[in-house]
Amino acid sequence: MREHILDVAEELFATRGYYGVSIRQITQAAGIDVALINYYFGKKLELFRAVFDRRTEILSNWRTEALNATKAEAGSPEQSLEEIIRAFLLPLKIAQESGDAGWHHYLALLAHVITSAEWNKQLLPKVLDRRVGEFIEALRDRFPHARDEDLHWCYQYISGTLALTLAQTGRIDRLSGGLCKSTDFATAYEKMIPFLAAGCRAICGQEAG
Amino acid sequence: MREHILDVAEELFATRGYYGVSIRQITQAAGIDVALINYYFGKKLELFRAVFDRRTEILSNWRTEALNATKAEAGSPEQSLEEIIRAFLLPLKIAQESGDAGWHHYLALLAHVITSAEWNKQLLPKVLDRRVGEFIEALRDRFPHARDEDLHWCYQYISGTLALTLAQTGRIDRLSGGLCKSTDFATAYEKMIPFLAAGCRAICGQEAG
DNA sequence: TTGTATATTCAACAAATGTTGAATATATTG
DNA sequence: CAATATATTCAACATTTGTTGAATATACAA
Repeated sequence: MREHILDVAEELFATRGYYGVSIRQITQAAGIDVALINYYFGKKLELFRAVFDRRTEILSNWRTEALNATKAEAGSPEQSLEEIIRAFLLPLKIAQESGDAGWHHYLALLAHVITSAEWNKQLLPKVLDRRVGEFIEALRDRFPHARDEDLHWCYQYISGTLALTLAQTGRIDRLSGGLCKSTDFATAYEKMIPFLAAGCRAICGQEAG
Repeated sequence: MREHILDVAEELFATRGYYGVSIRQITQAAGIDVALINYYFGKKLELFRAVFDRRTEILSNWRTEALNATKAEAGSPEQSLEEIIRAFLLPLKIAQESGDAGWHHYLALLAHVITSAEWNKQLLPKVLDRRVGEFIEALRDRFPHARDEDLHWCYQYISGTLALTLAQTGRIDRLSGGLCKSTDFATAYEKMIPFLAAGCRAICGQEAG
């Protein structure tokens, strides 16, 4: 039942945000009584956190594993810029390969959280922010002479590019006359890697051998 | 009075979204009676549209002007990729040079709209979507052999990068330990141009002479 | 001044909101 | 079976929500 509630709330929060969804809309969509939210999760805000936290920790761990895996395989700490970016864009791969609608909903919610000052501060520091350090360190290995400032701007640009894709707004469908699809994470992923890698190289100076 | 209400509503909507702000919060912050919203704008949704529309048309026109200006100056339809991107990133320049807090609030709201499936569909087609065609055509001039699909993905990546910066979430401040600032549009703008230009070149094939 | 259009206040409405305590049902364990 | 823990329902609460009609004030024109 807990999982069922989380699934339903996840989808609704993803499409309309925290304030745009009422407890009663959630319980109605889930086919349960209003009081059950309080029984399982307490306040509405705690439900929201539960929804967010459920997949955030999993995702964060997978990302770190993906980042470390390439180091191990190569037999040296060296890894290509593309591999580092690939690890960061892992959410796209997860959602695509799992075929789980829940992951798609969660990622749209994640996009909402990343682009909102309010939720950003409340939800990201706990888990996600801590892993960003690993990612930036990996970038640092690739660009030994880059300024810390530039690496962080790169991170923000990468994060923004990813976020808008995760949001699945349907805008690219409209603009391209159906040529591209918001839900086509596979294509978005493949094209994003060379795009972002080239961007990083353009502003981070000489790359390590 | 109309403008005063729009200013106050703009700031609140930008920070908490449409559903996160009540009519009474707006009127209280503006120091006016609740009924005045209805008197000047009608329903809450119409106020929201009014807030969004006020600067959207202005911004959209300026963008088109910026795009055309470089063509005229060069005396030929040719313009560099960087100039095209510069025109698209104009919002950053406007907010920075005007020093107007209102523009900053509006742009945060714009970021919210761009990354939300719901508001995206309701607010963007009317004005902003129509201008995107001009931008993509300009890209097409630069990359005559690129596939339409790739140009649209480029657009989405550029749009996402811009959107997260417009959102001014304060995350880069936190992650960089204060080294970078969300509100520093000037730096974000300067670094974004080479970053995005390199990204486009990486996936759009041979550039026009 | 009077008359009129515009602006603002006041009070209230029905509906929706988050939350909770008590009652009831179901499952689990002895 | 009985006893106990877990799960679910029911009904209600105090607030807050968007919206509106009527009353009042202010500005402006004749």
